Amino acid sequence: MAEELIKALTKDSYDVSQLSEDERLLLAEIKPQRLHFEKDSVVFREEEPANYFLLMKEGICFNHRHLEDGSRQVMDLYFPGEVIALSELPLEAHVSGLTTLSDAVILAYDKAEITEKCSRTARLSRLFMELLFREQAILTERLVEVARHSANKRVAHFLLDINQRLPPSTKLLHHAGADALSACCSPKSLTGLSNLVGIPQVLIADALGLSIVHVNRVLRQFKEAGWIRIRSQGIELLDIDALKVAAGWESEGEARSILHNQHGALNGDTARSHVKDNQ
Amino acid sequence: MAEELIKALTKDSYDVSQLSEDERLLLAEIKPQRLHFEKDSVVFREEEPANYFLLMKEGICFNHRHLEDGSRQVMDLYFPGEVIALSELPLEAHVSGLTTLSDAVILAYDKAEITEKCSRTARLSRLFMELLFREQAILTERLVEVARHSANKRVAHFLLDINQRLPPSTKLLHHAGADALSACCSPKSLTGLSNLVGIPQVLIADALGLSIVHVNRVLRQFKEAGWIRIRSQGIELLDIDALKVAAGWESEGEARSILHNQHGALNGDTARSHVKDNQ
DNA sequence: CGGTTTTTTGATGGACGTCAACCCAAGTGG
DNA sequence: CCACTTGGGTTGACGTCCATCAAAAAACCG
Repeated sequence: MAEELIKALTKDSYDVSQLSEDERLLLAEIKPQRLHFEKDSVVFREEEPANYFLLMKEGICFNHRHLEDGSRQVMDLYFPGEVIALSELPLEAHVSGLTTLSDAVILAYDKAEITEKCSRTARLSRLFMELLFREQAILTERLVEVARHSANKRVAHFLLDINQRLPPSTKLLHHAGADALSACCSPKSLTGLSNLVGIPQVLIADALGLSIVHVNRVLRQFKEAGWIRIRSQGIELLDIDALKVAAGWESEGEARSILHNQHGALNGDTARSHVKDNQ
Repeated sequence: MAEELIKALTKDSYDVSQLSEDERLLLAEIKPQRLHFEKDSVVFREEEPANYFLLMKEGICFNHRHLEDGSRQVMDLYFPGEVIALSELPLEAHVSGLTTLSDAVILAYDKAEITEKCSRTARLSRLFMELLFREQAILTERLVEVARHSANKRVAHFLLDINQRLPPSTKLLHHAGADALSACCSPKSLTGLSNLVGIPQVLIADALGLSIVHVNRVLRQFKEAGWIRIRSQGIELLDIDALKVAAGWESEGEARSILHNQHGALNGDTARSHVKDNQ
């Protein structure tokens, strides 16, 4: 029953993908509650006590924070199989609210139980660490993203990111089944056709820190370029490659191979090279 | 000898501040290398193999990434007692470079040794988790910060943040000893006088994703308002309260008390309240 | 003291927010 | 079946913030 958890924790993990039999047994003891929500319902609010470790089972939701000025910052979206608001796990109370974007099923594990199990086996907590590290990497990426890139790039990046994380089942919502599949599965990601479920534009705006008006403008540009199509409450990606170019995607992440091996001081050299490689 | 590590790991930690005797012994076995660097030297570069867990002992340094367009993103600054680039711990190679801003001493722990020790005791890895969670919280804060706030706010925030993390010893660089101390130690942070060591403006710009020209303009505004004074290669904070107002500081972080307890669905209620609390 | 960075300042333009409409689809109640 | 509402999306006019370009001034470094 807790296979869900194991799957989530080991999802494309680097190397720690298999647990010992002991650990499997430990985990299997944890029974989650299975919670159903309808579209647009509030799972929890900011400042509310946080007692559960949450795992997205079906549907989509997002967490958000309200700022002093009344605006809203969308922190992240969550898709099936993803851990929800991991960074709030150790907190007594939530610092962000969680709202569903569609009908959804969420698995709720008792937090105390989890941490108890964790402290029992070092291996398990290392899995969590793994997860944390991955989250951090993503956050860092997003930070750079938001700090440096234009609205166009941000929106393109956002669309691609969402599209990538969107599970195939959800993608096939409309027609275009084969195309969507090939577009998402082929490593070369040929210009395909895929679909985003009802993500309102205001959400994109709040996620990227842009005004809804400007998001709309950008989307219109994309539409006129033939890269996307806009349906009621949803965006269809038509030309993924073009979007990748617009986003400056450069197959980031995995492609950081170790190329120029001029070493810094830690690896031998002691050059006093000033920090002027930029521009 | 590894007391340094313990101190860093437990620094204002929530509750896991003390280790068992066993764990202390385990840690004490890890002997760091003590590395000395002079100002503006490169500790490591991007893409370089990452073999050490680094702890700032003396001085200041920062890590940074080079973007496609040739510009530089400063990821974070590190002050004495802080763990360096924690998020890169599990990575084979660094994704950011590290450069010193002043003469510096860095403690380097063998990574393999650390992780080995970690997997031996669950408690120790929980400490690391603690650290990771804290980093995440900070990153999240920064994300919101960068996404939503004006240059003025960002700069003000940056100055305050740095000022807070700057250890007293470094602050006393010039004169103004007593004032600096009271300004940093008193909880009410009365309008005081403190000092930032040689942080070039270009670094602020690269950290905040602003142009150096604009950073300079903002600083000039602050100067003309009498909030800061600019010395060669350094900025002195004169009116911290005014800066806090400018930054929209609102004593963030700790002050998030649990106030309005209207519960979301997870805590009983099942209201279908739409997501329209903003604006 | 010249060369090299940093800081400072001005002028100009583009990107993006704000305001204010209008459109359109989906209810909702009569 | 139709008026009315309601919430999102769409569009234009306009202003602000901030990047860019360019160049002077100041600080630094041998």
